Amino acid sequence: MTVVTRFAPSPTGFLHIGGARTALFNWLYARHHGGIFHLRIEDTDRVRSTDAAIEAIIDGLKWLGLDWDGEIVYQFARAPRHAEVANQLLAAGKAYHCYCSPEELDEMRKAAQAAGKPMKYDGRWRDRDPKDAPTGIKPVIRIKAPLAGETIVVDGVQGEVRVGNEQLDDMILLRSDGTPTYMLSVVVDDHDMNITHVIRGDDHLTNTFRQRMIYDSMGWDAPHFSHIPLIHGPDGAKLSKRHGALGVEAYRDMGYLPAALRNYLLRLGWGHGDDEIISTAQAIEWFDLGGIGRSPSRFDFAKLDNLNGHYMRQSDDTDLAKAVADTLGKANDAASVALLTRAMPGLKSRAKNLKELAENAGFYVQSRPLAFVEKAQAILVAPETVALLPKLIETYTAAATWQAAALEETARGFAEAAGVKLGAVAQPLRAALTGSTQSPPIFEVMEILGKGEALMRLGDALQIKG
RNA sequence: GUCCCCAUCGUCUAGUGGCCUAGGACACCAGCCUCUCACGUUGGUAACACGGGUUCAAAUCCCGUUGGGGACGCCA
Repeated sequence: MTVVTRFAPSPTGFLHIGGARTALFNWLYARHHGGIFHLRIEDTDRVRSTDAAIEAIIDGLKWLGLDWDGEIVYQFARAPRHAEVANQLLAAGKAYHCYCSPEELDEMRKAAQAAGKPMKYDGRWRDRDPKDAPTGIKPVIRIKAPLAGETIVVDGVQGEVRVGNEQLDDMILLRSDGTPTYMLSVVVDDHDMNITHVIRGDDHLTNTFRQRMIYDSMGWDAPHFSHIPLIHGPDGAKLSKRHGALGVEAYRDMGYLPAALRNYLLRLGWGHGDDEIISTAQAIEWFDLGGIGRSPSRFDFAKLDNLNGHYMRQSDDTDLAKAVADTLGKANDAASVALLTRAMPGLKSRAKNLKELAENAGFYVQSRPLAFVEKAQAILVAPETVALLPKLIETYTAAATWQAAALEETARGFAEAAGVKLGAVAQPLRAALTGSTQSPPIFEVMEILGKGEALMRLGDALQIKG
């Protein structure tokens, strides 16, 4: 049997981090089994669904590297098929017309609330003669829920979950305007698309019982369900915008790498022994339902940052340089890209995301004169520096070779002759050449900048006034 | 409120009755490396929610309590 999974978001907002993880798990499970992964847009809510959201979801999945098989299924387009199933159930006597008004339902809800019970439709139209139907009122179609016994769902994550059937009510399948409800649409689509494994958020666990009623009434086999616990914010409360319920594009803009986010999301709620750094190929090989944890997990930016730093260090220098050049507005400047590529080994271990990387790399391609941070400025106007810098420039102007090791040797000799520590020479150089007090190793910086540029920057530093 | 789910270091987790004086990772603290900052490296602090059982033996099984989460729509 071929494994078929799906990711079925409703396009009412961006692809948030929880959805991204659900998509990842479904994708991984399908790829692991050499199966099929479908994307289905659940756009039956015509008011809240937007094209922009559909766009955001598609872009987000592409950015994350989660490719789906076949055409995207748009649920709304299948509404006639959903209605057909509802009518089939009606004809088979497994569903019925209900003429309850919204007001009646409201009363029922209030009464239930007052009695401390969950809202449950009382089935008042379940067994009434169709001849009693009032005229001028469009009915909904409700399913006949089982009255006794219990429904058991064997969940891939939660195990055996059971609920008494008296908890279930005759839910609506088809609205009075003839459109299908979510419960109906999902079941019909999952069946028609031959979905074998449904992996979705925990919030759907109780829905599963209701969906089972439809499968049973139609005589269809239900897919295998796995409900993964939700992601919470750092404070344990529901994930809010403030702590990470952002669209994946927000993570992209913050400078996170798709590979890092994939690894992070994988480990959030799934484990494979002590393994932490897991490549996507490895994840496909290892992913299983049994590794999914049962308790909700909290989103932790610190760990994401750490992972992102790791993947940055692993990344190709040219790729990184291109990305940095792009954010620095130098994408079409081949010389800058080349220079940044050479500088990347020293740069990439010092940033935890692409944004920081670009900020730290800026000095390399900035045009003179540089802007100085306060501390760098202070170093350059200090008497010691003022006394030392001209002679240092002289020494370097006379340098025969311009390689980091040689430049460092020169500085060491210079420091020794002046009776100061190497740092007393290196920090002024750093301030003058990078405009900052922190940078990659300064002699490496000098080499990459080149003799001409380096000496001009040093000359600029001479002009600085306190 | 009713129903359902969950519960190991601050966080993500390993653990499926003896290998547990509970392992790893992030974060944190200290040392090393060192021209700065990182990276790297060495070490450290830190957890089985609580109470009852079952068993020769329980983080692991059962019951209860507490705490968290989810679902209770002609939304998805």
